[in-house]
This record gives sequence, structure tokens and C-alpha cells, in this order.
Amino acid sequence: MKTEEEVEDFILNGHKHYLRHITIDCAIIGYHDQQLKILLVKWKHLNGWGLPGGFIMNEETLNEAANRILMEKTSLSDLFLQQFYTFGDSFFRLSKKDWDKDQRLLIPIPEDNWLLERTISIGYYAVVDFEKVSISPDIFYDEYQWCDIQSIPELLFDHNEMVEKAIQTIRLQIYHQPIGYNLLSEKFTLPEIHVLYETILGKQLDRRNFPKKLMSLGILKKLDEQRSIGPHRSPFLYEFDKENYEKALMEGIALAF
Amino acid sequence: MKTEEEVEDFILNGHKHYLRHITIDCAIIGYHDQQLKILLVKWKHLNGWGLPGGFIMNEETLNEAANRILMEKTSLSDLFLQQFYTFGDSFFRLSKKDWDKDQRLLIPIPEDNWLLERTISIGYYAVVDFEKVSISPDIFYDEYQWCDIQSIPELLFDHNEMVEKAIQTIRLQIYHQPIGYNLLSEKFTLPEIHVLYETILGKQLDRRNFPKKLMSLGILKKLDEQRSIGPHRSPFLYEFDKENYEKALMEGIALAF
DNA sequence: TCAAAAGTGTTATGTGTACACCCATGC
DNA sequence: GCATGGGTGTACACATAACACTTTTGA
Repeated sequence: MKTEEEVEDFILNGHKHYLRHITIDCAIIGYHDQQLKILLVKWKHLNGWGLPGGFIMNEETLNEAANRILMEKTSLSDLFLQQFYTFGDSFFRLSKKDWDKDQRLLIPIPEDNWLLERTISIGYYAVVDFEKVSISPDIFYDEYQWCDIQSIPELLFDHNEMVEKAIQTIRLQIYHQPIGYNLLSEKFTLPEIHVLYETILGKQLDRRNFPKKLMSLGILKKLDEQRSIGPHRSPFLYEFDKENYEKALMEGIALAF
Repeated sequence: MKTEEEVEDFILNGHKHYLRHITIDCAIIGYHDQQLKILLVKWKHLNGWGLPGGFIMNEETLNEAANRILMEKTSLSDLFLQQFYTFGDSFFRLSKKDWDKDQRLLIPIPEDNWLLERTISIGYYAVVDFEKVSISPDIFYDEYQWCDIQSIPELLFDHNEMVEKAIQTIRLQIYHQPIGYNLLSEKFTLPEIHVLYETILGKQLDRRNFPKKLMSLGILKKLDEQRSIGPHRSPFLYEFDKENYEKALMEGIALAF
């Protein structure tokens, strides 16, 4: 959606192609270099920050919609996307949207437009390498930022609650969901995956116990290669044991409700 | 909704009072006398069984809607209701509803009526004592049954998937959510809560380890009373330690996403 | 030879699991 | 006294957590 005509059509006729009252919002957690960040976008006409989101098309599954929205915002596809909760209880979700009249959209949204109706939002999360993500500008969002997870500002609507719940969920699922597939190269060293898990969990993990745990879960396979990393001892390379990880994933899905 | 006029108004004007495209379906698990059952209703005009459900009113939170729907179907209130997943990916949820033309409703549903639109459904579960539930007949459901959890027939739409996921969730959350508050009288014996947990989990639990676990979680309080149960030793009475259970619940909510 | 980073094993502690015998009650 | 069901404790296996020294590498 780039041109003025497309936006006008979306505002006036979107309700013919998208389901009303339902949105998907994505908590896109970015990891790079021992930092955990979340992708925030600035809503042009609202002058505030929030999560990227969108509507579901008539002939699209939820999963497809979440992937499409993620693709549109980050240009990444085939990520591990996970539904974590559906939000409809907060004060902001109870009434029609009373958006700032001082809208800076190309065309104003008419009163009683479908975009102003009350929405229920389904939350999905993804964990990505934020160095590899290129944000596509969108007509509704004019800025974005990777915001440190520790210092999230006040967000629009109930998006703070969403972020909190997304991070809780990721931390609970990290040993049973393939978080990490998209963050590490195919072969990686123990220290790499170690700091990744430390960063996501927000706490230190013992350097000797950590590989034991991963090995006992059977999701890691030690390779016979080492990586040369300068004036230091060469660490061994590992890869995910796909077969076993799939199995853990199945049990994890049972865990994930 | 009882009279013909009310139904006609619901069909023709419901979209003014309810959110379109979103439903709530309730997996109401019933327990009594070591049996686990699920409440199924027969949809009059579809000639098939499914879960009771309903739409969300314009000014209602999801939680309120789920409670209202449960109240309407079971006449029980103040239950522990828990959202467990939102369903929108199955084949049945992708297209408009192509309901049997041979409708046995009082008035036929017009083509392009809001009730025939595609819906996303938010699943909630509750666990109740099925002996204490009196089902209110509904104009859309003409029969109901408490169906044994082991032998669930083929249900309408994706409701089999919902039931499965609901039971998975309950089993995962049983030690951290106040499942049981509504099933046992205020004071109960160890054997009573023991068979309850065995029934829900579908497996045997060691009679000596089980109380240890509940005690170590701190959710149980032993009382100084015993109950006389005929020609046997009198079992001690217990009650839930409300304060500690609330605390467990808080952590459980974090667990429950 | 030095600095930086990787590798590795043992012990203590707690948690989960398996298991069998005695006690109380009413008939 | 007997049948029925309730109550209790111990031993073992396993997982988790704490902890420090040695090896490799390249400059």
C-alpha cells in the first residue's frame, strides 16, 4: 500500500476485503549482539508508538494473515510465528476508536468508517535477527524503531500489555519451541547460543550446565568442525538436531496451548 | 432468547448489537463421581453436535461475553473461565457458512445474512460439576448431552480440535489454576480431590505423593475435622488455602499466557 | 609469554517416584 | 473380627545448581 489511491480505497472499501472487528498485532522481538529489542512503529495519524498490525483478509487463515503482516513490515518470511493470546478486555478495546481529529493521513477517515470500529486483536510473536530485517515503510506508519526491551515507552492502546505477555510466553517456550532457528546461522558455537538464551531469559546461565541441558533435551548436535575466532581457542560448531527438535516442538505445541 | 420475535430480530438485526466475524465457544468440562464429560449441544438447524457458543456484544469485554454465554447455557455464574486459544485456520473457518438449506429455524436465514459470515472463534474453558448444572434450552439448540470425554463423536466445524486443545490446556494448568474450586465442596477429603485430579489427568497418581505435592505447592490446608463416611476410618477434611492459591494463580496466569 | 576465550567434571541439594504396612470404623 | 478404605515414611534415581582450573590460539 503505497499510493494515495490505494490508501483511499483501503479506507473506503477495505471492509469488503478484510474481516471487520479483528486485527492481528505482531510482537516482533529482535535479537542481535546480545541485545533484545522490540519493533515499534509510529502511527502517523495518532502520533504514538505501537506494535505493527493489520487486518485479516476474507480468504486468509490467521496464520497466513500473521505471516503476511510480518512480511509487509519486515520483509522476512518463513519465520516461526506463534499465537500467544487474544486481547479484547482492555478499556481501549471496548469502544469505537476516538482517534485524534488532527489526522495526518492523506485523506481523512470518515465518521462511522469501518476502521474506527471496535477491534479484538490476536497477538502473534516472532523472534528475528534485527540486523537482517529491513523495514518497509508503510503509509500508516512513518517511523519505526528497535526499542530496547528494558525501556519500552508508553504505547498506544493495550500494546504494553501485549508486549509483556509476548515476552513471558517466549521465555516459557524457549526450550520447547524453535526460537533460535532464525537467529543463529546454521552452524553456531556454544557461546553464541548461550548468550542468546541468556539475553532472552534475562538472566545468567551456567556455562557448564547449559550445554548439558540442551544435550539432554536432544536438540543440539556437536559437529566435528571448529571455527577460528582470532587469538583464542577455537570453539566447536554445533547445529540443531532437526529431527529431535521437531519432536520437542510437537510436545511444545501441546505446552503452548 | 425465547420467542419467535426475538429470534427474528436477532437474525435480522443482530449485527447492530454484536461484533461480526467473532464468536466465543466454550468447552464446558463437567466432572462428577469420577467421570469427566463435556457439554455438547445439538444445533437445531444443522442437525449436528458442537460446543455452545455465541457472539460478543458491542459493549462487552471478551471475559464478560464468555461469562454471559456460559450463564445462558448452564445457568452457572462466577466460574473460573480461561481463554485458551483462538481458532481461525481450519478449513471450516475460511469461507462463509454454507449451512444446510433444510433449516428448521422458525424463520429462514436470508442469504448474505451476518450469521452466515466467516467467523474466528475464541475458545474458553470452564470446569463445572455437571450434576449442579441445569441447561437452559435455547432456540438454536434443541438438545444437549454430557458426553464422555473418551467417546466424543464427530462435531461440527473445528470443534473436535477445540475440545482437544481445551483438555490439553486444563491438564497442563491443573496445578496452577483454581480448577477444583467449583467442583469440590468448601471442605473436602484427600481422596475426593485425589480422584478428581486422577480423572482430569486421565492417569493414576500415587496416593502418598499426591498430598505431598499439593502441600508443597501450599494450596491445601488441613483442618482439624474429620468426616464420618460409614464403616471406615474417618478421613480428615481439607480446604484450599485461598491466599496461597491466589499467589499460585498469579504465577499460573504467567504460565497460561 | 600473555591475554582472551573455550572446554570440561564433581559434589551437594532438592525433587519426583516407587513402594507396603498399620489404623479406624461400623456392621 | 472382618471388610473396607484412610493414613503415613523411607529409599532410590534423577535433575538441578554451584563451583575453578586447564587448554588453545594468535599477537
